[in-house]
Amino acid sequence: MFTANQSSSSADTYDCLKLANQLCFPLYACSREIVKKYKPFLTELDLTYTQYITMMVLWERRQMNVKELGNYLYLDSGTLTPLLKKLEQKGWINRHRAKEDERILIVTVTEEGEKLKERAAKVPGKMTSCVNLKPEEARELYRLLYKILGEPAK
Amino acid sequence: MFTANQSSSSADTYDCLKLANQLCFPLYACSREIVKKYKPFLTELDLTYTQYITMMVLWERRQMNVKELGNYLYLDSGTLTPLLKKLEQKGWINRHRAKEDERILIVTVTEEGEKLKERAAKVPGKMTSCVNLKPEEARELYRLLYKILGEPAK
DNA sequence: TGCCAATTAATTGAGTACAATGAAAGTGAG
DNA sequence: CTCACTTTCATTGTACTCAATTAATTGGCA
Repeated sequence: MFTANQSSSSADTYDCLKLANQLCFPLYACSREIVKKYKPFLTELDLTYTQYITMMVLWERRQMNVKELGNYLYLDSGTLTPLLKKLEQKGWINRHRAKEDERILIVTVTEEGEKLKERAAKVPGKMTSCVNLKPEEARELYRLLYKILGEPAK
Repeated sequence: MFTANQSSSSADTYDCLKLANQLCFPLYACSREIVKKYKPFLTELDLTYTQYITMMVLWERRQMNVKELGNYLYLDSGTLTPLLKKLEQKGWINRHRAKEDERILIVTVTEEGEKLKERAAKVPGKMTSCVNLKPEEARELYRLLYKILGEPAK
C-alpha cells in the first residue's frame, strides 16, 4: 500500500494521483527538510550531510572499503568516489588499495578525522529540538522506515 | 528527539554518532530507495521523480505559478526553473508571464500533458506491491512525516 | 597455463538540490 | 512622484545521486 488513501467519499478517477494521497512525497520532502536543518551545524564542521553520515560509519568501524560503505549508506561508487576524495583532501580519511586484492579500496580515519568526531558529537543533540516528535513516535517512525528498507529495526 | 535511542545499557560517549541511532538516516535512505523503485515506471513515461510530482500538482490545479509550486513541493526556483523548461520542451506544460504582474510565471498543463495524466494514473497502483506496510502502518507513517513537516495531516 | 566471467572502483552524463546572487517588476512611505 | 524596499524568477556554482560504461584485478576452470 503506497498511496495513503484517506476514506474518500467522492472518488475521482485520478484521486490516486493527488499529491496529498502519496506516501512517497512526504518521505521525499521530509528527508530534504531534515538535511536542511542539519546544514548550519554541519557547515561549522565543513561537512555536507552525505559526508557526515559517511564519517559516521567510518568513526564506528575505523576501516571500511567502498563496497561496504555503499551497502551501509545505500550509495554507489559514483557518489562515493568523489566524496571520499574530498574527505581525503580535507585530511580526515586515507584511501589506499588492499595489498591482497588491488581492486579493493580501503578507507581509514586519520587522527584529524578522530578529532572531528569529538566536535561532531555535539551535532545530534543540537538536532533534538528541530523535530517535534514524542519519543514513542520517533521509535515508531524508525521502525516503519526500516521495515520499508527491508531490514530488521533491531 | 532526533536520535532514536534504544535502551542502551552500555553507554558510549559516541553512541549518539552511531548510524543505527539516527532517525535522519533511514529517512534519507528510504526516500531515495522509494524514488529508485518508481524509476522504471516513470522512465516509461519519460518522467523523472521530481518531474512526476510536479506534474501531479499541476494535474490537480491545472494552473500554478513557480512560487506556489515551490511551496507545495518544498523546492525553489533554482530547481524548478530548469525542470519546468524541460517539461515545456516535452510539450506537457506552457510557461508564460502574468499580464497583471510580469514577475509571476504561470505554468499550465497542455492537452498533451492531460493525456500523460491518463497514463500516469497507472503508476500509483504499480507501486503498491513495492512497499510492504500494512494500511494502518502506512497511515501512521504518513501522519508522522507530516507532523515533522509541520503540517496537519488532514 | 591461459582464458573468461565476476568483482570492484572509477568515470561519464543527465538531473536534481540548494545557497547565494542578480535582474526585472511592483509597492509604498515621504 | 520617486527611491528604497520587496517580490518573483533566473542564474551560478557546488555537491550530490544514479544508470551505464569502462578498466583493472582476481578466481575458476578447461
